[in-house]
Amino acid sequence: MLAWVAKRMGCSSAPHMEIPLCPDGPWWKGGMPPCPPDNQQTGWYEHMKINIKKLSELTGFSQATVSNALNNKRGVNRETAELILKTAKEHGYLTESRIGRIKFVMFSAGENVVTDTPFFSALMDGVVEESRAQEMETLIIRLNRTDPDYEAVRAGLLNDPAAALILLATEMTEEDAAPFRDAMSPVVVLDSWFPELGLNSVLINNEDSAFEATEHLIRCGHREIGYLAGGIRIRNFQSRESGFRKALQRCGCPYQEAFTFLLSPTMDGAYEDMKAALQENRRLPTAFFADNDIIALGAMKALQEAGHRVPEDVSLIGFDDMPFCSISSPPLTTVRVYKQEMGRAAVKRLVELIRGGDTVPIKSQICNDFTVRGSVRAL
Amino acid sequence: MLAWVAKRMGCSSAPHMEIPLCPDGPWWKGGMPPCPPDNQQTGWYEHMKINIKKLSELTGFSQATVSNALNNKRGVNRETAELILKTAKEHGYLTESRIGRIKFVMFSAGENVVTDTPFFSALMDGVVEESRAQEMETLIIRLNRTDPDYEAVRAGLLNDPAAALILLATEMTEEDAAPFRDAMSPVVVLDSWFPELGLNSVLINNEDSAFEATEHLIRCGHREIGYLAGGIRIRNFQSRESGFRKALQRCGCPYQEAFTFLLSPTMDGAYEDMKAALQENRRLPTAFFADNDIIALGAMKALQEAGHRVPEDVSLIGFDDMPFCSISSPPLTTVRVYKQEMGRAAVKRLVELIRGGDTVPIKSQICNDFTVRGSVRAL
DNA sequence: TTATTTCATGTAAATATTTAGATAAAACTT
DNA sequence: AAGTTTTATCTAAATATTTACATGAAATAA
Repeated sequence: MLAWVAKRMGCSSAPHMEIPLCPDGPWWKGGMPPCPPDNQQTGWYEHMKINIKKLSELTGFSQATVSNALNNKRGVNRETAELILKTAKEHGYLTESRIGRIKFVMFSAGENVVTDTPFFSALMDGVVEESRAQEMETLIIRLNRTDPDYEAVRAGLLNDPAAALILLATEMTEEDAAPFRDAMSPVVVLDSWFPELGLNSVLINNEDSAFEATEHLIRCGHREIGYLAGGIRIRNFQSRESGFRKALQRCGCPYQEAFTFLLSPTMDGAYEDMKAALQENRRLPTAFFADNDIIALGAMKALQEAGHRVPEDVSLIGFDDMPFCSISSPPLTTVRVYKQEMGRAAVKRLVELIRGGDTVPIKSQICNDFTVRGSVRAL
Repeated sequence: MLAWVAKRMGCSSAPHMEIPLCPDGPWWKGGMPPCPPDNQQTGWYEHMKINIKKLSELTGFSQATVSNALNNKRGVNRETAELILKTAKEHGYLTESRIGRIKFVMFSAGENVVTDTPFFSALMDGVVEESRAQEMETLIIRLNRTDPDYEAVRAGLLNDPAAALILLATEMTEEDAAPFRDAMSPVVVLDSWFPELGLNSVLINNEDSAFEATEHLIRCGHREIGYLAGGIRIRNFQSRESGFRKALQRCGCPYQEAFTFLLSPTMDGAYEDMKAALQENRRLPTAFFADNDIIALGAMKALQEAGHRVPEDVSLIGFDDMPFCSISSPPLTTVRVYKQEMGRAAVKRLVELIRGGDTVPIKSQICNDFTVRGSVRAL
């Protein structure tokens, strides 16, 4: 009781304290209830109290079944589980303060083309570091669209009220992400943004950085600028394209389809595709902006083999600043992305959602550093 | 009761069954106890039953404190916790079948020099995939030797009886690993082997692969073979050195200190170090074996800039088959490592330990593929 | 068919964890 | 020094989870 009063008053519960008993005085602050709750242990009034026992009474199933349903264990009929979850939600059982763990969901759309890069480890590191700081556990979940049990795994994520979700959405489409609007726990989308969905997201400031990179080429005197496009049009690439086009537009350079090369987003793939493209003997621009470093380096090799010197004949800019950019010949001018920071930001946002309750969705874009190396020549 | 009997007999507990009551007949198999246990629910005899309540009686602390100690929550005095854990162990409370989760421990010794590579994501992927197949959760824990709370985090890992451990030990020394012998739950060491410790390990077959790679150089006619050594002598590098030396020895080529270059294990670092070394104008061997691809590629660039053609003047072999090996100029001949498979193997071993009880430690070495590309010339 | 086993779904009771608060000692404030 | 707050440690009671088993229906074997 003493502690209860002290908590309401925002002060200590030291044993010396003498508090007038309810309801004899103005010892409480603001709109606090005027007397202690029925149940002094929980601080709840009887009619507010909701727990497994009450849910069991409400739904007519045993406490064991209710518990199993809420923790989506097996052995509970789908319909039963849905009823229990619905009832639990309606009665405010699933308060977010119960969440103590983060599930880091590695989404992949098939053959891990994009996820399997050094990008990932840095991201993960940021997530794990920050979640430890926030005293939460980090679980890793693979979610592969081509798995036979894809939907089951996803349902498990959506229905788990005890874990907040970070979706590594690099390879996600809007359709893939849409079901997560109905997740029982807070969700943060990492490395992608879906305008229609209104999910909290943390991602790279792709557009502005691509704009800046392209402007750099323009300031260096380039007017014919090509685009090395990733053959799988993930969100990041689309945003980069948009920034690229805007920069061209602003300086009055036309976007030329003939200077756009669609390349597979792997080193080998980009190399092969570029090699094939160069055999057609198309006219080349004086500079290229590439969707990422991998594509840029694959293309660089093909260009060099075909006798085009970099940067003397063709300039190149990449994106991501992967570790091997600094030792290519020439070293690649690129955009440095703060991957660890992204991971950390995602966890921070998630914790806000958990602790602070519902708020307006936020799209946080981590800004990047333009990194000048040796693959761009001033005309 | 019926189910209990059925289980002992290894058959169904269908309702039709009529079992003579204990102890009136030979209805049990082998050395089974001749009558049902005192407690039909648990299948235990009273004197065998051990649970939190009994531990509470034994230690004199409340059930809450016992529970907290066993799950190493805070709020329990160190000595109290130790007493409780000791008592629990003595009374066989901590059976391994209680383990349902895997903690993947990312150890790093300072500045993440070695851990922060594409290696990591593939490894992780294997671990997560296999643990899902085994119906276990995967948690990620960072363990950094330079953290102020390093020891506390480690103690948390050691004292958690409910999670099996995979130690990503790339950067670990024997000293770092030693405390894990006393972990309360099974441990598998990944990517390193400590002969003194007798811990179950899953790692690369470094020595044989390095031997094979060096032999390839020898078969190509090289007799003066140098060694590009990683400046941080992690276990993997030591084993590779050993294989390298053995191959030299077998063909009668001497190991020459003058042909050994100690290079930082980052791309930039290896490049800079090699560049500096080449300025001394030492005589060079006709081929190099490098501790890994990163070092090989850094050195390759320095060699090329100093006017040495690869492979015409100097041949190079790397290790790991990182994604960028195939697009360097020339593409790097290297050893392909099955990283995913390593992760999977570690989980499988862990599950054996959990389910199968204690056995003799096993050192499993995943064998590699030698991958010929363009950086070696036949003399 | 008929007998038997397996499976899906449920529960009571046993067991474990968590919450809210008690207590004394340590650490501040004034 | 005296008053006050914070911290570390513990517990009773409340709450949640797990175990061992029950039951009928579906699958399988005889």
